[in-house]
Amino acid sequence: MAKNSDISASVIKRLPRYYSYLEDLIEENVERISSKELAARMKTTASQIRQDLNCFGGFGQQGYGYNIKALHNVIGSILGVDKEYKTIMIGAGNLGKAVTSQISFEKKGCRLTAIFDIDPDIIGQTVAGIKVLSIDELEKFCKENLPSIAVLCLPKDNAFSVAKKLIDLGVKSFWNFSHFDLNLHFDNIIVENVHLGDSLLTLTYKISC
Amino acid sequence: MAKNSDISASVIKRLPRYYSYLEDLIEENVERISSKELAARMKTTASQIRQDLNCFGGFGQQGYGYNIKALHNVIGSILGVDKEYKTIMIGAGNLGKAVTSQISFEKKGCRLTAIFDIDPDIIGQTVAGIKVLSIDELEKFCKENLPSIAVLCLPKDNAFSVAKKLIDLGVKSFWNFSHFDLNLHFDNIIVENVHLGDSLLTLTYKISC
DNA sequence: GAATGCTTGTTAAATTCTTGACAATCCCTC
DNA sequence: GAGGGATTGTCAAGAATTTAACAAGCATTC
Repeated sequence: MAKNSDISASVIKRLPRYYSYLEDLIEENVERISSKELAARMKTTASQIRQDLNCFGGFGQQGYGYNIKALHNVIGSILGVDKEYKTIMIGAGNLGKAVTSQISFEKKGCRLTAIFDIDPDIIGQTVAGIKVLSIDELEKFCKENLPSIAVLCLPKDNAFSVAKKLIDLGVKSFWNFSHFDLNLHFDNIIVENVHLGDSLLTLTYKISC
Repeated sequence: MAKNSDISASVIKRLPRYYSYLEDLIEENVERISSKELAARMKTTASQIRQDLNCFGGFGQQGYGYNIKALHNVIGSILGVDKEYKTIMIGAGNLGKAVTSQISFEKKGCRLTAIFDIDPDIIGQTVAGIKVLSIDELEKFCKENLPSIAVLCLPKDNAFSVAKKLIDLGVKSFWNFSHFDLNLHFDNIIVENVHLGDSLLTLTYKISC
């Protein structure tokens, strides 16, 4: 069993997939599954599943397979779903609203505590039960609440100044939907970028093959 | 120079990134760039960039580097942005609206020609200049217009029946935002899945390292 | 227009990732 | 409770990917 920091990026990338498939199986009231069956579902190989899971310890049993609920819990805990990272969202336009409604932050170890926008028409609206605040209140809020994750759903042009302010206020982790390259401008932050457009280009590429 | 089908998935995954960075450089009115400089921007290695680009042919010049506009065009063309795939969207809720407003389909070789929803409150709304149609009109529309790409922004529970209908009507490519696993149920289709939740879990994992 | 310096395309080495194989071990049936 | 069948954890081989190195060639300067 390796230290977390030794786990390769390829494995990490797959963990959320395992987690999701296991969730489906729980919903279907399946109790156990073998690496072979899971591999068939996920269109991967049994070998890879066993290898991946073994990075974190032996969760299976010979002749039986894996207990789905237990495995789901373990992977969840590796991914940090049992944490409660204070999370704020910047931008409550179409994208911000979609992310807020689509993603269950709670189930992923995040607690969405505030949403900010710059548009007077949007400020004051209620999104997922949270009243959208003016971006002017960002500094005060951060000083009082010390959020750890910021979700950036704002246009590229505003991203730099907002990100700089957030970093100065101590925010270290960003879920970045904006087209702004945080890593290029800031160091010592943790960023997960979402490039929706890339995914569509990958599709059009595949079509042309 | 290899045949397209010989290009590895790792390279393909990076092409849209190159494309996007080159777009930024064009906006900055930069004319040329070396693999070394581009690598610094993208936080990768010059070697990898040269290796990747060389899969498709020698676009650079020794002692000079790469002409940004020319390279941008070539990669765009590899990715298929000069095509005009007829595209329809299923689901015009928050997510559908966000995708529609966020993504420039035109710039990515896709022409969004219709949007469908099941909700009477949403049907008739205008989204990105397109009037949302009832899902009941889907069959008629497809028979008349033969779309090639369907963007699925609908809940998991409705996804199977809609996807089945679309496949029967000849749609072969899917940009799937739903939590439904198309590959598990259908063969001979091209699917690009978007798992937003995975990305957040990756972030929480990174934080805990 | 020759010399210098830079940067590519390409090859080879190194590393990482995936797959296959099998002994060890556990479940389950009879 | 013993035997048969199944499935894991793990190791090693095989692929694939990434990195490093360098000759070839072009741009730029003097």
